[in-house]
Amino acid sequence: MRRSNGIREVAKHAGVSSASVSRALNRPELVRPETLRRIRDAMSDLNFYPDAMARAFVTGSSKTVGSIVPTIDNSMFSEGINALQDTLVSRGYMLLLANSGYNLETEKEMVRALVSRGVDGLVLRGEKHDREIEDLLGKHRIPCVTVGRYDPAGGFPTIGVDNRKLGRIAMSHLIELGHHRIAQISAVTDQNDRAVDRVQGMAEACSAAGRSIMAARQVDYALENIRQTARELIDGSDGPPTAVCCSNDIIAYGVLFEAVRMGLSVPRDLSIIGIGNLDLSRHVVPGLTTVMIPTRRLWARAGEILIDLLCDRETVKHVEFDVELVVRDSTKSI
Amino acid sequence: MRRSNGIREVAKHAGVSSASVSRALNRPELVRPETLRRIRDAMSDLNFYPDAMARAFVTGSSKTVGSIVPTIDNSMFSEGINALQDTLVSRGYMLLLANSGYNLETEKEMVRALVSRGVDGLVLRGEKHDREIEDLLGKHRIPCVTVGRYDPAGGFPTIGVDNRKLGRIAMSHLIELGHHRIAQISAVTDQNDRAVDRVQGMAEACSAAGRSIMAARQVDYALENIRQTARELIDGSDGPPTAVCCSNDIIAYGVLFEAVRMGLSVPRDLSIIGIGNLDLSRHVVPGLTTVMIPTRRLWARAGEILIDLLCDRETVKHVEFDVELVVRDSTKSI
DNA sequence: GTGAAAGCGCTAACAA
DNA sequence: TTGTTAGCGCTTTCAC
Repeated sequence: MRRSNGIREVAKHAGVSSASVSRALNRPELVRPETLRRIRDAMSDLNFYPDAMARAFVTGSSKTVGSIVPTIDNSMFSEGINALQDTLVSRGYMLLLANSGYNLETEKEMVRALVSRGVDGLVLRGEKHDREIEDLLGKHRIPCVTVGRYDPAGGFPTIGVDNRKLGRIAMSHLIELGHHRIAQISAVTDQNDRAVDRVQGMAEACSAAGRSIMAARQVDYALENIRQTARELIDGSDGPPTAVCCSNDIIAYGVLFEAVRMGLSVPRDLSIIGIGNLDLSRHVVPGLTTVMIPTRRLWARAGEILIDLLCDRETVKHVEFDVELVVRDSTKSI
Repeated sequence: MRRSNGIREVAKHAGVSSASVSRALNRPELVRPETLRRIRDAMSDLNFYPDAMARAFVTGSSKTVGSIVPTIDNSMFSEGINALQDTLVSRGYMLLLANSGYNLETEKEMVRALVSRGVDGLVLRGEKHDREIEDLLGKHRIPCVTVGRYDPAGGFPTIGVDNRKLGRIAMSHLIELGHHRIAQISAVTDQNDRAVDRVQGMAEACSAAGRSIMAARQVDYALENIRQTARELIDGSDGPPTAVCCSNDIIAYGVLFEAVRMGLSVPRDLSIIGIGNLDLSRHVVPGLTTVMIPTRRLWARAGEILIDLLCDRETVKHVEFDVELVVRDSTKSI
């Protein structure tokens, strides 16, 4: 299991000390060219590869960053993870990924697992986190940034957007279009502060306009359940809504698909708005009206900030990104 | 940077030797219950977590598995990665993820990066790989399994499906439905042996029926490009096809969206079949006819086999999973 | 069942 | 510029 040729064998073979071999590996400029050559020859003679684990052990750095998302199997997260990944790799880091399954307890366990794998830093969704996480990370001096929710009062750096604003924009759009029968479908707000904020923003828009929501529901991210919820809403005893305000694009897809299956025409019979502007949103038919979140930029920036932190570089603490209404064909005036 | 509370502090605090603490950690059954309790108390008193890097260093195992996919930002891969992730975590392993960006050279670099991170094993897509990869993994004694393509002659264990069969089934369905004007859109076959196999399967089905394909195109996974290709095909000077056979579901979505946008009715004017049966396929309207690949089971099994290998357990070398036509509403007889 | 002690392969002072 | 040396935190014989 263990490697046969260590730094000492190379040293002996090259007639130098192990320290010189180590230097040849890490700071070759400190070694006389002639010596360096001899060492390198010895290395290839002996087919030597430095043991990364010993290295990580002694330097205390694994050049690895951990991240935890509810699930990777969802464009809402995979777009961001992908961007984070690219940023990290371009800086010589790698991504150790974990799923929380929307569960704070699991998230905590995953943080432990990640920390115990020796990650140098962590990127978390900007949701509520278990208190213990802060302690653990503090104790291990592991920098952490959170993404998705801008919060100047956050303990960790937050790279995100104003989720209340997101909700307000979406709901206001529907109101301005003249809708009175507006239903709302949100992600489960239980352990998700972003969903809470969005719902709150939607409520603000309503009360500012003196309106009220016709019906409000919460769903998880399974299209199956989203569709069923949409069906119940449309078939409801109070009659169907003329518009539905969804707290994210995935939910909007579900509503869209179900509405069309039920024979409704979107946007003629039903207007639908999402939040997020996932890649798919401009391709589905009709194109989904939504509020754009620059997900990829968010995560890429989060990666950069984390690496700044890891290198003890000066960096910003909180970053807010702009969001923006994207009107397509799934909404129309009443 | 370095942890404050080590195994020695715990030992002192519990009034035992560090060896006992180590045993309490690794083989608690060898420690007297009373002693064990004292040690565990000491651990939580001192808020002790074993340093995984030291552990990995001394045991030679990082309890980490690496995987490389073209991009995570695509349901075709994220479904599998997610399943792999779950399997790994349930066995005490974690996933170190990398993207190849559809590039064999990058893949090789990522393998290096992963190996140098000390991964215990690797899961690769069953595509062509650089020869050097085998050497590198062999040298470091790092087990590797490939997923997606069943190939009893493969050097590494292969966990996958018969991609030719997939192509045959898809094309045959269209032929049996009576279509003569069939277009084909495939993923770029350049560095993708599965796409090659599927295209070949489609060709086999055609020649077996004495038919020929009306037009064949290749596209990457960007919906933008897929839609453009679909548009060209439909607007082509030879007149539109009555059916299009897509080498994966993502491509089928693109064709579906574009066809509907162009005012065609699916399946009345155009039949569309995909391959893969992604989650979304049963939700889009109309529901997508496709050939089911048990992606999650594939990747989960790959994870299990890899772990068997890591534990020096007996295990199978190659596993073929069944595939199956799933008829929904995007295809009809001419 | 428990403790003492010897490393694992490498890095990083410090000395020369 | 190069060598000597002392660990990093843990696991693991081997005695007791």
